[in-house]
Amino acid sequence: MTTARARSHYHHGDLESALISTARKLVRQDGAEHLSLRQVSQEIGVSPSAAYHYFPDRTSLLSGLGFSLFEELADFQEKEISKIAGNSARAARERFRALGRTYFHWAKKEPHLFNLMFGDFCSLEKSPQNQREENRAFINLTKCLDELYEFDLISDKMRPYGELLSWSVVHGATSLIIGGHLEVEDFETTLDAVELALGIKD
Amino acid sequence: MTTARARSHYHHGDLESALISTARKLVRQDGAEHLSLRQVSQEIGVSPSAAYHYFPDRTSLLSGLGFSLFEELADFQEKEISKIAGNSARAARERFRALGRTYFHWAKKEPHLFNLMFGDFCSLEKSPQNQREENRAFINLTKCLDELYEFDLISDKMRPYGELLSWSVVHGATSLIIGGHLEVEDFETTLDAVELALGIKD
DNA sequence: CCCCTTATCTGAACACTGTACAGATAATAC
DNA sequence: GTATTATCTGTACAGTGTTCAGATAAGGGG
Repeated sequence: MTTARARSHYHHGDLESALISTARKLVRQDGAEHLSLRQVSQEIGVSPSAAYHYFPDRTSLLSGLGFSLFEELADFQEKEISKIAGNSARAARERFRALGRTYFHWAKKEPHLFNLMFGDFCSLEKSPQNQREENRAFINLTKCLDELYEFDLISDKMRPYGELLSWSVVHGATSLIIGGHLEVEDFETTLDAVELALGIKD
Repeated sequence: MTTARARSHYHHGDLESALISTARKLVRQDGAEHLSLRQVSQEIGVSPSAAYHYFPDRTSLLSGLGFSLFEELADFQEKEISKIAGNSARAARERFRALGRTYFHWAKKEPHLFNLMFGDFCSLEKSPQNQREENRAFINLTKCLDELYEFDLISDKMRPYGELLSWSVVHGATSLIIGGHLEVEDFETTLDAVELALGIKD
């Protein structure tokens, strides 16, 4: 147990991560646009201006949250994929599908957080940090696709388009469904479409 | 010429559409999250509370703008597609590509407006009106795909996935590129990927 | 022509927001 | 134990969404 709670209000102990985690909680509930710095501060029990020691403005806090959400998504994906063991073609296909499935499930479970990541609130600061973390989700995709290549499961003509196509369709379908612009009875249909599109052989 | 300008400030003449069009202008510049009702009112030269006769709150104004933007996009697409004449398989393919291309170009030109349409600011009120207009863009896609079916350009196994796949990948790639999460040297690559994915024969 | 109804807009008000800044407080280093 | 430094408070300001009582103008009926 940390000593943060025992201390007085001065020197909270870990205010920066407290700001991000309560921001996460509030955005999760009400969406990024309704996040109020003052509400975050109040919830933590700290003055409204305390946050400005860690984030220059509201947008920066949202960016910081966005960054940590990319981490969270990547962790979630890796955890799910690691459940599928084996070095077979079948296992490789399952991991590939699981990658898309987790992407969708995460977004479905946390639509407001998903929207923060890909809306333009957090101003998408192209900090090298943020780039790297986003890439962790992207690298997961690349690794899954490489497995499929090794087992020769993808048709030759689709090879140059593997990453572009699979990421675009999974992200596109996800955000359209989340946003209510597209209805699909089951996301597995979308995953079927991706496999067929890539010419994955049964 | 309308008499609106000649009149005094009272009874503006067409305040509702003035609100939407200046909202469009401001969102285009600064993004939906930074839209201020007071700024809109001030720009028109009307009191801050005047807007509340036409929209119950800020969100509703954004929704109204969002609705008109779906109209705008559909108009733009139809205008571009109608430039491609002919009843050949080649023309059908060109129209299909043009549909995706215009989607991307419009979004690239107006990223903030695009983000308003598919972010969750405008609360996506599922009014029948909004549904219908969104469908106009969707119906354009359906019509283009039907043409491809008629010319037997799409492989049989991909037929059930035509709409899902083409809309998802075009929308997904567009929003990822606009958001800076994906880099593609030329959007034609994405259109190539869609054609290959659907098994369109040369 | 005037009056009266009705739609439309104003003005002031309230609670809330992000942000700046001078100063108070506590931890830390010497 | 004193000085330094990081951290947080308090106050203040301008701007926001929203409400509501009332002013203003337009249009219809006598």
